[in-house]
Amino acid sequence: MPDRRSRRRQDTIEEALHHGVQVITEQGVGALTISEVARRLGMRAPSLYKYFPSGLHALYDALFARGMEEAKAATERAVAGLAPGAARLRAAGRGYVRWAVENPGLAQLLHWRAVPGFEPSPGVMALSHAGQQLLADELQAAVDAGELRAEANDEEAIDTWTVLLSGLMTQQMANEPGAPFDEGRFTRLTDPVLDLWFERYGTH
Amino acid sequence: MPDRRSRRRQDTIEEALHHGVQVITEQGVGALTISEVARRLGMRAPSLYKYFPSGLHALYDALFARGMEEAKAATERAVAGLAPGAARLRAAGRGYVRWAVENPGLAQLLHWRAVPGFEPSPGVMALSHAGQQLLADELQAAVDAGELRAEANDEEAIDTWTVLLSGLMTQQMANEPGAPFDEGRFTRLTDPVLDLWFERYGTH
DNA sequence: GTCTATACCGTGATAGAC
DNA sequence: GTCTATCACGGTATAGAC
Repeated sequence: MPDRRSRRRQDTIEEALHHGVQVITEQGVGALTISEVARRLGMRAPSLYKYFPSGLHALYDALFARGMEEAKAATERAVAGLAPGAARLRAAGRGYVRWAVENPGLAQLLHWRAVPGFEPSPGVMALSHAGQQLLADELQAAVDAGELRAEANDEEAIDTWTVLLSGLMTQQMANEPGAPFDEGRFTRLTDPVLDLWFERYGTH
Repeated sequence: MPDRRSRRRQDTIEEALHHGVQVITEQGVGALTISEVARRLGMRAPSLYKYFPSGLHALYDALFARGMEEAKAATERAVAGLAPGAARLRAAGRGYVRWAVENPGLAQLLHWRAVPGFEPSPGVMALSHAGQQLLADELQAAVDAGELRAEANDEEAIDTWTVLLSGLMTQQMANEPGAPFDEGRFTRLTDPVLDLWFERYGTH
């Protein structure tokens, strides 16, 4: 199946996504256009329609999927080697927020609804649900390890966790874009903010 | 000064802002155009340049200012009659988040950096700082009333407060837009989330 | 203050030659 | 698979008549 032709094709798609990420990172998620990506690819706009037949929305959709993959990979790197438990969960939260501020374009696409007509396709939404399941699994593992109270895997606890991460990312990206994670006025608060959650849901 | 001519002029500006709010509420903050506002005003686009000479950016700027005024007014209504203290602060937080999800267009403009080229003018930023000072005053008053610990007026406490509000608004607007404050999956968590803050910074 | 007219640019998207 | 050509449409913004 992956003969020479389809490999080249995948490479082109890959490169298009790379340039797409560049554009939204530099200019914000609302600044993406087919033309600009084609320009950076050294192509004419119509040619890109061979790779993204439904145009701009397909490009956004692919970037959304790419964003989730990258966020997941970054989070996994951040927790590598840690045993299930509170410390691992904390590392996951830190890693996720760090990834977001270092990839603001993709993070905006994932966490803000900032592109007027766009919403992710069902297939991509399924990926998103899988990501949420991953968080639920981490929480359950920490509960099983005796480091979190049983309620930590309730919907309210999970949603609260996402509210904290979302607030950290959003405030940093909106008010002090470009600041490194360790120096950002808001991202510096990641640990104390997560402490608020652990004080409620951790076992002490 | 406010002769007949300038009053009519103010009315037109007022109406333009009204339609601008409508547009971003309906279609998101990225969907605002001079043409659309002119259309709704029953005007041609060029005419609007008499009121917003620098075009779209001036319109965004005016909407930003309007958003801050409305948010401030809504918050003040929410705390009317309450004495300085923790209860008043909580009501302010609730009122602010409620206003945001009921006015998502303006809230996006204020709290996300979702419009590619735009940033608020210095004059409007001054308004923003005034709003932050208001929060600091509330916190200090609650400290003086003996209901918050002294650290509650530190930068870290203030920033943490804004992180919580931002997370609540953002998660609700991005994941469940249109849901009423009292029913939203995330806005329902406003009280328990603010509890996290009061558990750290309140006196018990 | 509003209009028409215009210049200019950009976009998304499709058809069809090569 | 890429291109040129083209369509249709939208936008911002300015000049100048009324």
